[in-house]
Amino acid sequence: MNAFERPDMDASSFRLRVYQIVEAIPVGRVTTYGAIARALGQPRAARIVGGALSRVPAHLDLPCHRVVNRVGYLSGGWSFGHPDVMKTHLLEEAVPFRDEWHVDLESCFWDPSADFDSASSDEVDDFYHIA
DNA sequence: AGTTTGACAGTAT
DNA sequence: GATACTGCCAAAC
Repeated sequence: MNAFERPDMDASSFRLRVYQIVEAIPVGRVTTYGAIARALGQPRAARIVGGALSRVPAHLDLPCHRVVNRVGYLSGGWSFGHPDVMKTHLLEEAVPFRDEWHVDLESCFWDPSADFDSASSDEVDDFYHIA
């Protein structure tokens, strides 16, 4: 299911491109608002990414819990009612945490631009030893 | 059509 | 590190 195929949405909107990337985030990995913005060629639009994720159409069923801010904090958790909900999802995917509310970006960060450019997904998966 | 608003990020302290 | 302050820009009002 690709967000661009939704007939009920405006394919020219920035939001839609954000959704396309979010759906591509591998299980057990996370990315940041800024990384997504850079992958879209707009390094300054990190806030827009957050704005887009705050109103994701429910039917798209995106893994939006895999998006954290640049220090690994679960800033989006409050939209789930409480960050603890988001944390639970991540723990189920074996995403490593540094402390109560920060994921360990060093080991599970996923760069959208790297995947969308040249790097073959096989090489990336091998590098991170994805099962 | 002008203003306000963020699930952010960079810099400075 | 942790705050505080400032730029950012599409969207919602």
